[in-house]
Parts: sequence; C-alpha cells; structure tokens
Amino acid sequence: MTAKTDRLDGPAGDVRSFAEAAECLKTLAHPVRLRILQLLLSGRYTVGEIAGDCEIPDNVCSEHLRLLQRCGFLTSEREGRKVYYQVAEPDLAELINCILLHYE
Amino acid sequence: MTAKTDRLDGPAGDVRSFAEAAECLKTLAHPVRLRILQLLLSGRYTVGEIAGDCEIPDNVCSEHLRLLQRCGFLTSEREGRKVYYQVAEPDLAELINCILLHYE
DNA sequence: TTGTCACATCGCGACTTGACGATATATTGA
DNA sequence: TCAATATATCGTCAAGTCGCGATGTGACAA
Repeated sequence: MTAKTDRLDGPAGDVRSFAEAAECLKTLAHPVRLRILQLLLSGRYTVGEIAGDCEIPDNVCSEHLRLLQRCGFLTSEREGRKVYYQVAEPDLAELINCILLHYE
Repeated sequence: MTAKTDRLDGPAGDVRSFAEAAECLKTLAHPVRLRILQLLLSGRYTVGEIAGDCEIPDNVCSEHLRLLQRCGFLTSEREGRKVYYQVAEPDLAELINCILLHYE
C-alpha cells in the first residue's frame, strides 16, 4: 500500500495523530492516574489530598500529576505552600466517562 | 486487591474498574494498534493485509493482533491459510473515535 | 535564622514492553 | 510426499515504566 502520510481514511483523524494519541493514552493507562482524573473532574485538590485519596505517598502522587500535566490534562496553581491541581480540558470528562463506562 | 474496594464515588464506575480499564488502555496506547483498530472498524482483514497497511512485518502484526484479541477488542476466523480479524465489540467505534477526535 | 510543612526531583533496582530473527504450525497445491 | 504460503510463537535484548528512599526547593511561622 501507500505511505502513511497520504491516507486520510478514518472518520476520526489521520495517521499522524496516532502517535500523539498513543502517547496520551499511555499516560491514561494507569489505575491511579485514572482515579486522579476522576477525582479532579469533581473539583480542584492539593497534592496531599489526592495522595490521601489514592492511598499513595506524596512523591509518587506528584510524579503521576507531573505526567498528567505534561500531556495537557491538568494545570496547577500554587497557593502558599500548597499546589492545587485541576482539569485543564473540560472535554476530558467525556473521554474519561467514555472509557470507564465500558468497565464498570 | 487493596482497601480501595469500599469506595463507590465516581459517576462512571467504581474503583475496581480502574485496573481493568487501565489494562485495556495500555493495549490501546500504541500507534500501530490504534491504526489497526481504525482499519478494522471499516471491515475484516487478514494478518498480511493489516501488516501491509501498517508497514510492519507479519510476525509483529500478529503479536499486536494477539494483544488486541486478548483484551476482547477483536475476534479471528481462519479461512484456508488466511486468518481474518474483525472488531468484536461494536461499541469500540465510539471509544476509538472519542479518543482520536481529540488528536487530529 | 531556624524549623517545618508541602511539594518536586533524583537515582536506583525490579519489572515490563517492543521489535527482531529464527523457528514452528497449519493449509493448500504440485 | 514435498514445497510454498500464511500465520503464530519463541528467545533475546534494548528501552521504557514504576515505585521507593533520599534529597532538593519554596513558603510560612516562631
């Protein structure tokens, strides 16, 4: 067949998008990170609050948050000693629910 | 698993679902496998056809198909020497499009 | 300043993943 | 039976991921 770049045969984007989509899916593909996103879809929380909810150490939580932020899912704001994380894209709710609805 | 199992606090499934969802997302999180799924959403194809489309060796393709089948995304049927793969769950189209729409 | 809280980063080891070449299996035709 | 085709599996290894403890940084209060 032909080179990947001349094909635009899907209803949902061309082949160049697969690498980027896979990159973000790899970030989503972790039970703790899914839980973090679900929690943050209900409001903004500090690292400590999120770590407590997920029952993991703060530094591990901080690392997960960094990965999620790197993909553009989250933003953070420091307030005094605390750092609040929140969902960056409102569209994310749709995607997360779309995923979790299949595995309840 | 852990003590997490007593929480049922999300609108899209409880905590027990996260591990399973993450497992399947890990399988989705690969550019070639996303391409394979998009292709198979348009019909059924043999291993050789899929490998040609994705520009990968047959054995590598076969391995990707095995992983996708293991997650329940695909089924296969042998016809003579060839093995045809197809999408197992029609709902998958919704999920794949939901994902790719964000990265076009 | 000193200590403490809240968070981030680093380095390490255990583990998993992905691609490859080689080999194995299944089917068909000569 | 033998060879060819189509697919699957195996062993290996480089590369990546995960969680941990230790350390670093920034903010506030005594």
